[in-house]
Amino acid sequence: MPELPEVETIVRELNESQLIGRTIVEAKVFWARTVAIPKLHEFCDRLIGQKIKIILRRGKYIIIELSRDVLLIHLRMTGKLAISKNPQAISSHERVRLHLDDGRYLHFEDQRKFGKWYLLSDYNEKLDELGLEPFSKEFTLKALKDMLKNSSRSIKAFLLDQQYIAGIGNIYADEALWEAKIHPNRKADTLTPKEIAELFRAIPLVLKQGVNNMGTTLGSSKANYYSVAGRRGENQLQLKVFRREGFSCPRCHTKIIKIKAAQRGTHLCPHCQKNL
DNA sequence: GTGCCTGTTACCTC
DNA sequence: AGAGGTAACAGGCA
Repeated sequence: MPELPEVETIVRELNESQLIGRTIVEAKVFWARTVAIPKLHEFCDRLIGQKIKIILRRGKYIIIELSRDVLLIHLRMTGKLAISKNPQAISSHERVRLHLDDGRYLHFEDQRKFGKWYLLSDYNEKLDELGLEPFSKEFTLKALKDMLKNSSRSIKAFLLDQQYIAGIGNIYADEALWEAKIHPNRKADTLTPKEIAELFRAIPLVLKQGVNNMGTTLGSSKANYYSVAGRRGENQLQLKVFRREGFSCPRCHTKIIKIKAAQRGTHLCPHCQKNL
């Protein structure tokens, strides 16, 4: 569920919540398998007494730098963070709760239990596996070109692979491919220079729009994306193809279709995005 | 009730 | 190498 724009929105809200400088006084885990690394008792013990230094994002990971360790949080499908002064469960799906020295609590709720927390002493243990940040200066046309020419996979699978470009998920992959007028099943190494240039433009464009709109919240169930403050995103109003099968393409008015590509529900305009 | 769908990722086999 | 299947899970929906 949360992709780069949603995670970015969460990280910004965490930073606005004056968590920096707070010390963790207790950690409670209600679903053991949320903690991926290290073992549960060590996770709880090691967190106690550590001060929150910096909060940032890399790919779809939330990074919380502590006095001695680094805490990584991956929300996967339904993970959410919330801050409260309430020591009781904020939902029946609460999986982890950090108690802070100012009386507040950082709650992690996760309906589907796919979310993962990692407490690491080495900063790069997990993050080294990630590809380029789409908003970094390393993400250049040449870099994209070089990555594409070495991949014979479909472009959709390429975009979803976090080892090339970090932070793109199913929503923004479909949106970027529509923007660049590329069929999701095209092989990465067969894109023309013009298509690569369009894709290079489209990726930061759709992600930036997502960030500006504070993320995408589809539907109304609570399984969808909500920010730390419990706010819905606005980007669903700007989506061109994602979950819009049967509606008209905003560019050419052909009906948008849904197919299966790279094992995922995939939305496209059959007129704008031809698989030649 | 049944069966299929879902925004992520890891792991397996072919 | 990469595609496809499955799994981890819970719930929405037709």
